Amino acid sequence: MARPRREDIESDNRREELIIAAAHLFRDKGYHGTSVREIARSINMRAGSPFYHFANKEDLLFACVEKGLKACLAELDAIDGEELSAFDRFRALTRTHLKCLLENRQDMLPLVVNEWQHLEGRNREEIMALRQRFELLWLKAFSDLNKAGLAPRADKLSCWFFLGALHAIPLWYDPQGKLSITELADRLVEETVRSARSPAARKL
Amino acid sequence: MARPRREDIESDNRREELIIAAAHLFRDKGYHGTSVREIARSINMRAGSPFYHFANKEDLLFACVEKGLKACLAELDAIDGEELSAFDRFRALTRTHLKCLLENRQDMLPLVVNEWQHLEGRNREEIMALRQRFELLWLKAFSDLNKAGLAPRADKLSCWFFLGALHAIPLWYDPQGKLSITELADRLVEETVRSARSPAARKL
DNA sequence: CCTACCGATCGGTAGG
DNA sequence: CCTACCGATCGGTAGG
Repeated sequence: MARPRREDIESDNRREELIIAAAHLFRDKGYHGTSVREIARSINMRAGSPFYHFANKEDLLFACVEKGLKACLAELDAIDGEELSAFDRFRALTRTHLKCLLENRQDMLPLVVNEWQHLEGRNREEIMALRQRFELLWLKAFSDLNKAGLAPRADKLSCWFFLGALHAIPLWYDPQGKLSITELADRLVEETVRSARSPAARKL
Repeated sequence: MARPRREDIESDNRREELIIAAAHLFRDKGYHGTSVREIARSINMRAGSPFYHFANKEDLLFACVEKGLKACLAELDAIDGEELSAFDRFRALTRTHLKCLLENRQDMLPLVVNEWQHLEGRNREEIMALRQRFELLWLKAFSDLNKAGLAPRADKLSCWFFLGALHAIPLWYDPQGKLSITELADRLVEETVRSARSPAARKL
């Protein structure tokens, strides 16, 4: 009796399909550049049907952004829980975060960088809270790096510069390029981590 | 006889006004999130009047992006022409680039980071060519830094990480904050420049 | 989830 | 540059 009927299951699938299709289009053409009909059509739905799953267009964007953020955050939190040196943790976090940004299945995370700004009210607040958790996690990683003598500073600015570089990668990344996602992540780590006692860090 | 009539001068002024108003709104709400009427209204114009100055909405975006790019590029080129050490040039370029991104009068440059993607055809090609000049200029600056022993590498990746960090600053910059634009630029320079012989650069 | 539909708004134009 | 307007498209709804 409490067992879900066939229709419910299918509805749930379509909901997920919608989120994935929407994320893809929002990413390519922006939130306002994508119509709900277009999203529907891309998965053979009729124009009005998405509103059976979401009260309005903004809620659909929210679902995309939230899904992307939570999926990535879960992976990062898992790494945070492992026993790792400051350097190894930093590298693992960077690799995973970049994988979330670039791997095809999840167009959701890149949306977080820009499109979340179109959210308002409660939707916006919830996403900002999730972003806050990201930032705290990364600030801690920088702080550990600093304590281990591998970063000259452990403040927000260092962290934001790093995240800026990381989040911009989807803008120029070429999947056909020579470097794998992991190698790319490692290059960014290499450019970020440095001895806190290096001449450049002391003097400049 | 060849002297411009009063109307022409006024038209030119309105055209500039339009670009500035459009850039401001495009920046806040995105290209597709801003209607032409909204831009017009913000400077007390009627709904159809912008189309006296621009053939269509996309051309207006193009004008914004082009103006922002060219203004910044002119300033950077001037610095490039000065006699400076690799480090001093790098710092001057960074300060100026960031000033173009953050100073109020010109909302145009931040558009270049994201909204230019909505351009098509010739408009798009022209902007891509200008962006190319930016990249070449910065690659050269990195190459000089490398030759001077102040950067472990001189490739595109280093340059793109740096530009990613730089272009993300408008997303979190607080004009009321403690750091001035110049101080912020100098912090980014400090994090980017390092001795090519530092332990971190050698080992990692 | 589809069919059929609505009011609002959009980019753009003609004519002055 | 304004007035007045157009066709197209949009987000969203009712009713099944």
